[in-house]
Amino acid sequence: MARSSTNKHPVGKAAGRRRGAGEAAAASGTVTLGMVAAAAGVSPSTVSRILNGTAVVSEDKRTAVDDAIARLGFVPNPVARGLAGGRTLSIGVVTQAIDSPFYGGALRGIEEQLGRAGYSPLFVSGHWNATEEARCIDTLRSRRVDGIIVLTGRLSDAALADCARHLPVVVTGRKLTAPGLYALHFDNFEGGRLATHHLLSQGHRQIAFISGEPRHPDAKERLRGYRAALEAAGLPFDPALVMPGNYTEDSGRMAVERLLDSRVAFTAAFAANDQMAYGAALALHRRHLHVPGDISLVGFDDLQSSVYTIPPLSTVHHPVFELGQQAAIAMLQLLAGETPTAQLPAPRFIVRESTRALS
Amino acid sequence: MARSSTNKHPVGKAAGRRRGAGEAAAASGTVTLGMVAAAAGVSPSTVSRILNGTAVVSEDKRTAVDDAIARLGFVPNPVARGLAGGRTLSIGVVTQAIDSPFYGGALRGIEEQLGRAGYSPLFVSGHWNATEEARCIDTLRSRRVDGIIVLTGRLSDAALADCARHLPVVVTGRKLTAPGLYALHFDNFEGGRLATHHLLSQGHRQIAFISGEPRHPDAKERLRGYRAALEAAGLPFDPALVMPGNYTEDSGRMAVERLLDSRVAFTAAFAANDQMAYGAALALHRRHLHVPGDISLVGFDDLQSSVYTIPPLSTVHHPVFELGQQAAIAMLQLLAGETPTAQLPAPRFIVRESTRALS
DNA sequence: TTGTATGCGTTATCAG
DNA sequence: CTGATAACGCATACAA
Repeated sequence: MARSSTNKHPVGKAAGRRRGAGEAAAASGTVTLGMVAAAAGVSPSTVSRILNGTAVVSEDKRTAVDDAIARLGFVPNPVARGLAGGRTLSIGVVTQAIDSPFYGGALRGIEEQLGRAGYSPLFVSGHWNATEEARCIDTLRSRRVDGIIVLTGRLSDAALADCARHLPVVVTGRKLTAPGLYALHFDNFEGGRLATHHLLSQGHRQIAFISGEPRHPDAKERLRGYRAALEAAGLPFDPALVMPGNYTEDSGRMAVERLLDSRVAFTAAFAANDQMAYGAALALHRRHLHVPGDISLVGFDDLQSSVYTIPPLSTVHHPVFELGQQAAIAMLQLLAGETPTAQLPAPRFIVRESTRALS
Repeated sequence: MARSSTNKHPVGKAAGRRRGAGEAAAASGTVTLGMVAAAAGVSPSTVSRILNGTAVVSEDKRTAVDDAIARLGFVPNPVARGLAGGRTLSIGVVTQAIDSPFYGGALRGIEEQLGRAGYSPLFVSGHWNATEEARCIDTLRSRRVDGIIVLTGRLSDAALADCARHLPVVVTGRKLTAPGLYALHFDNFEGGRLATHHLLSQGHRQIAFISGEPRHPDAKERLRGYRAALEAAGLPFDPALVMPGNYTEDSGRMAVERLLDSRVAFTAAFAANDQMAYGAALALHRRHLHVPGDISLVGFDDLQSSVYTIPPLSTVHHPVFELGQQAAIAMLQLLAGETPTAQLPAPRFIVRESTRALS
């Protein structure tokens, strides 16, 4: 506890500044490309070329350099690289909340794929706010990222397309075509249809729907899927069965309470995401309604924790990890001047224990 | 879908390179400090000084510069700053999994605090593997972060202390003193004691404990708290009641199954983290044991989702968000040459609905 | 208080 | 195939 103010790390450059270029800096631990060049008896340009594969170099020089690199433990400085070459080997990722249980998997997928290509992700959070997202993008651009991946968000398509005029952009959660931009889209309509269809196939006819915010494109699509399934089964759409939510647990809880209070009859409920399903389950529990005994419940997204809810939640699997991976791959392709072709797997409905056939 | 291969963003520097220093680059959108200086009729150093508050500048020049900055929309280039000044205004954060439901809150706290100081976090994942963590730190150092925050992890104290000789380091989850390093520690012992004490106060005498991995310092502490509470109540410690887990839901599930199979009697269970408690609850559910009717259950950490489990989980609140905030604040203080004093709030037990007095 | 000169570590241009 | 040389955009030591 009683540490004195050592002041070990003064802000700013450590001692040893202003030293000649060739001078050894063993003490400071910083091995530069120039030092490698000197040690290998070649010019800095040659070392740089070997590092980047920019041009063909004779075998002997190459081994000499490789040798020197290993001996000195040289590590290229991405900062200098960024300044001189214009690329930082880092990709900006605009997520909505760094601790989102939903996007978490996507971040992992991105991290994994970028990592194996030598790129680092730079995560920033937009908090579902177009203004903040725009600020995030400014930050990322000022940090000279080589490209930007945007996970859904509220930015306008136009803003995104504009951004793509400067930098490669990959965006998820929308359908959009623009130069320098690739959109990765999950079939939320089909997912909504699948979930509803499952309930229908179990004999349910009065299916409540807890929707996400209408501003969300995927929320609208999921609702559309619900309606399509109903229609296909020859059932009328009853607005009284639809309760608005906002993708949070609490909104799911409240939706069920309002549903119950409204006395509309239903034997099953479809929450437009798992988090709302959790809240819905709790509300039912509080009213002594048993899932699936009294009410069947399905969610959407298949969060990691949905395997461990009580009862385990039947839901539409959303391949977020793959989403992240594909987004990263698409970005890498954009960077390489290729045209991405990445595609997401089709939605699958996962049957667990929260639904039961109506007897 | 049918986008042609536009090749809009060739890897490497865009056109416009190698232009004279003073030359306007309006087209490319890059406004440099030098251009601001020219526009304001002062030298670059003056602009730099104003930007960094490095020295006192006359009022008229200052306004002229501020004006030019606003007019040209100048944004300093952190990359160049990093190269020239040796500081990148970015802080490396070694977490274990970018999608961890536990550390997520901490990342948010870090992001928030660093952001308001103009710093950006650079998140990397160590995956509970000392080797990977070491590699993470290498990556961060090569990217010239100004400091490193390590969230627990498996790195040795010595490795951390060594790292702190080059860079300021803040580490959570351990007690450790070293120059240039600040350790932020949560009282896991007290937390374990509190949880057990709650169960005891409800009349439970046979309390099973599902432990975390013994390699984890906090897992050991939580177990120690359990034992201390037992002892304080004059109860013997029964090893048969302790089941090893590894902090995952599934290990919690399996622990309960083994407990039940072993036929050891218990009326309550304390899982060393919420995730294991979720798994434990599911195992009990499968065996038709009701929580809290048949078995009382408590967790540790108070994850966001523990409010919405069925039943809502009684647990020890772990202030992860504050942990992240304090870690960031401590880092900022270290950077300023101050001695951090940040401290974490004491553990609190949150009573929800998963425990019941033994009748 | 302000300007000048220089260098941070790398890549890119251009001449050999 | 290789090596000078000049940027990249900024911060700092030093001079004025």
